[in-house]
Amino acid sequence: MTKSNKYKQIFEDLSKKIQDGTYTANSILPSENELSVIYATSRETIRKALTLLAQKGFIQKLRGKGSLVLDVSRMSFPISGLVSFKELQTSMGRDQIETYVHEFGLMRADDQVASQLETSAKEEVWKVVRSRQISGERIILDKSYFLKEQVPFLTKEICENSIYEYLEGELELPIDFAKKEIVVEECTDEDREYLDLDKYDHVVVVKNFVHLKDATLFEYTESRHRLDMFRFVDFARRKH
Amino acid sequence: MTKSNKYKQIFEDLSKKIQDGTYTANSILPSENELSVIYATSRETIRKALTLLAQKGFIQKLRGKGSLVLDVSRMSFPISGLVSFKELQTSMGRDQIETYVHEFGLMRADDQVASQLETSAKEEVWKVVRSRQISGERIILDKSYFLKEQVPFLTKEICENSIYEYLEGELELPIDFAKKEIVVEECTDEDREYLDLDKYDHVVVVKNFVHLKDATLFEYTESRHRLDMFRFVDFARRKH
DNA sequence: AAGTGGTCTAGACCACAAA
DNA sequence: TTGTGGTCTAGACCACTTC
Repeated sequence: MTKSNKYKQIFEDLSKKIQDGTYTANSILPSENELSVIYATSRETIRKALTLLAQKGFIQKLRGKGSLVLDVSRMSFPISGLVSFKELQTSMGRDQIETYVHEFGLMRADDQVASQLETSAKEEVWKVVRSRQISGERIILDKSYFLKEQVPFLTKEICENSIYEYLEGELELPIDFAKKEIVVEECTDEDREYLDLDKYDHVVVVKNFVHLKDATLFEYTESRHRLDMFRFVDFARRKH
Repeated sequence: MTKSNKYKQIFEDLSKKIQDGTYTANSILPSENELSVIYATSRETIRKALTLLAQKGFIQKLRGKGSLVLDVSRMSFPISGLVSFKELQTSMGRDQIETYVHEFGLMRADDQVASQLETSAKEEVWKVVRSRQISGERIILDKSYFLKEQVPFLTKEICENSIYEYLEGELELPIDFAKKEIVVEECTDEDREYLDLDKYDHVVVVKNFVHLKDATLFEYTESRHRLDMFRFVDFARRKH
């Protein structure tokens, strides 16, 4: 259950205490030296935990002053990471959201899919097309492709729930990072069929290229959002 | 000129060597132990530089194997950072881009601007409205607000060039991080006046909340993009 | 078994902020 | 001057990959 890494445990503990109000917004955390006593560890290990907290937007480090607790309540959306649908679900409340699987099966990659997955055409891939209904309206269409080599087995039932829970939980796939591209495209017939688009004739397309720890690309997903329901939040550090 | 921090110097050096092909894509960097000899420093310092490289998307660390050099040529857009217009300019070639200043001056923040800047109404702010013309078409409208307290002096001429060059170069403002929100909104009359919108009746709005190192918010900028010309790329690490 | 990156330590010196 | 976070060191042990 608990993380094996000391600095991650400390990060988890501190982020919990920030979220439950033990450490309130705009207050200063105990100093690094104090924390290293509290957690009975070295200062560098504390610093690793604090660096994580800063990267996730929980604190802001101020040289000579301390670590300022930021206002996490302002940030309801995931912070600069994979926007897996599961996160969206938990932040909105599960009951209002429905997932429909429209297409599910194995196929050979055509040229277009192959180029997105940086693989050869004819490679076997799972294709999954799902729509997401929120508060009664179908507003997101997810088109996903997974390399069969990495995901040997998949069912429609899994796709109706959380694919990521399965990939990370059951398959224990070492998922590492994703490149995301956001563009706007004109609606396709498929969009019109599976989404409640009203008057809109464009969709916001979020393209996700998901890599494993060994840097191989194994998933390409296109999330097509109705314009008025799209929102993306990114909490970015300065370049350097 | 040169960065004072050893690990940043090493980062700069390695990223240069990756970009100029000294270390080619898909090859493995010298090991951490080798690098610590090459740069005559400790392994932890090398690791800091490598961590930076990984965060910026230059390499992928593989436990037990080494640091894999990624294909940087694929990423033309800024990586998960401030998309300052200057970066956009340099990546597209300066000549094709024109900036027009439509509004420039001091004002007292109204309630709307004040709430975005998390300050009180009546606070003095600079308001700058600029359009960006790329290859002959006006496609981005930037509405910026700067707190006068942080930016005491500003001219129209500065706004016609790079405000950030001025803020960081002349004023030496310690700019640290930005929260970004992306949404789609219906066009306003202002959009129609300053942009070549053709048939489009929506714009992609990128809201930038820019903070200083002491965590104070000092700028709010809304970049309003014509739908078809918008593109956002984010290279994100996994949550943990 | 040897080499790699990942974690952790105990100490040092520095730059910055506040009293 | 004191306390803070930022950098750096030299060494240790671990987990993983490769041979």
